[in-house]
Amino acid sequence: MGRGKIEIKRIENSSNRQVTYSKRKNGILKKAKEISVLCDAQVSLILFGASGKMHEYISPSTTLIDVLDRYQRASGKTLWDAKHENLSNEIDRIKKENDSMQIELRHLKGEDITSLNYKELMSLEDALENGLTGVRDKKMEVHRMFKRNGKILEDENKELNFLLQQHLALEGVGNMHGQWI
Amino acid sequence: MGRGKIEIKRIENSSNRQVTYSKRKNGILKKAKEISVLCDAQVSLILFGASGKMHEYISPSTTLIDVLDRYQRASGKTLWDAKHENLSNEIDRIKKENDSMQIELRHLKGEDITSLNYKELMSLEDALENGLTGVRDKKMEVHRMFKRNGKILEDENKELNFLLQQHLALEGVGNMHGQWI
DNA sequence: ACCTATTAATAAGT
DNA sequence: TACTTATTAATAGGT
Repeated sequence: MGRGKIEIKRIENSSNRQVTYSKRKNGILKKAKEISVLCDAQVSLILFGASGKMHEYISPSTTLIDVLDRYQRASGKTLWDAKHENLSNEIDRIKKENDSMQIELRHLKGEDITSLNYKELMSLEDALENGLTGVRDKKMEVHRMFKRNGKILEDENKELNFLLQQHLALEGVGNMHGQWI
Repeated sequence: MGRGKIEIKRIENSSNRQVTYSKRKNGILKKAKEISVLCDAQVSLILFGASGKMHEYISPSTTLIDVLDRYQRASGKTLWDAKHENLSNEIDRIKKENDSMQIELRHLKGEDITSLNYKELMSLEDALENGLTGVRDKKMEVHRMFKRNGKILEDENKELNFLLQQHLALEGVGNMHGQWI
C-alpha cells in the first residue's frame, strides 16, 4: 500500500528504514487502540526501533503487569520465575569465578599453599617471578623517568637563575635603592 | 476500509465484535511481524480477545523477557518485585568484586601496571616478594619432606633386602636348582 | 470462510 | 520531519 509494492524483508537503507519504522509504528499503535476499543480486547504492544527508542500501547483500564500475569496463566510460561532462575544462575556462575580468583590471589600471596604439590608450587613460583620482574622493570623505568625529569628541571632552574642574575644586574644600574618594583 | 466507514467505539453486537476481533487480530499480528522484519524492530504484542483467547507476537531472536527487561530500563517502571531487584543488586556487587580481583590478579602477574605510581609499584613488589618467600619456603619444606620420606624408604628398603637375603639363604638349603617356587 | 466494494495505510517523492 | 498522492493492503458487511 504505497507507490509500489515492497517485499517484507529488512530495509537496507537506514534512513528509509527509520522513516518506515516511524510511519508503521504510528500505524500499528493506532491498530492496537482500535482493536482494543472496537472489540473490548486487552492489548499490550511494546516496540523498540533500531534507534532504541521505545513506544508502547496498553489498553486502558489495565496495566502491563495485569497483561503479563494473564499471559503467564494463559501460556503456562513463567516470566518472573524464569527471570529469577536466570539471575540465580548468573550469580552462581559469577560466584564460582569469584572463588577461583580468590584462591589464585591467596596462592600468589603465599597463603593457603599447604595443599599444593611440588609442581604446582614451581609454576606458582614462576608466575611470581615473572610478575616481580615486570614490576621491577616498571619501577626502574619510572625511576629513570623521575631522574630525567629532575635533570630537566635542574637545567631549567640553572637557566632561569642565570637569566634572573642578568636581569638583576641590568636593573641594578637604574635603581640604587635595592627596590625592584 | 470496508464496505462502509465505522466509528472507533465498542461494537455492541457481540458476534460482529467477535468477527471483527478475529480479522483485526490477524491484521495487527501481520503488522507486528512486518515492522519487526522491515525495520529491525524489537516487538512484543499480546492480545486477549473478549472471549479470553490469547494471541501473541514476539520478534524472532528475542524473548518476551528480554523485551520486558528493556522496557523496564527504558521506562523506569519496575515489573519484577523487590526479590529480583535484590538479586540484580547482588550481581552488580559481585561483578564489582570480580573486576577488582581481576585487576589485582593482573597486577600481580605484572600486567596492566603502566598506570601505577611508584608507591603502588613498591607495595606490589613487596606483596610479590612475600608471596615468593612463602612459596619458596613451602617448596623447600616439601623438598625436605620428600628427602626424608626417601630416606625412610631407603632404610626400609635396606631392611627388607637384608631380610630377603636371610630368607633366601635359608630357603637355598632346600632348593639347589635356583628355583624358588 | 469467502467475496469485494470501500476505506485505510503507506511508499516514494518533495 | 511533515506533506502529498498514487498505489497497495486491510477490512466491513454481505453471502
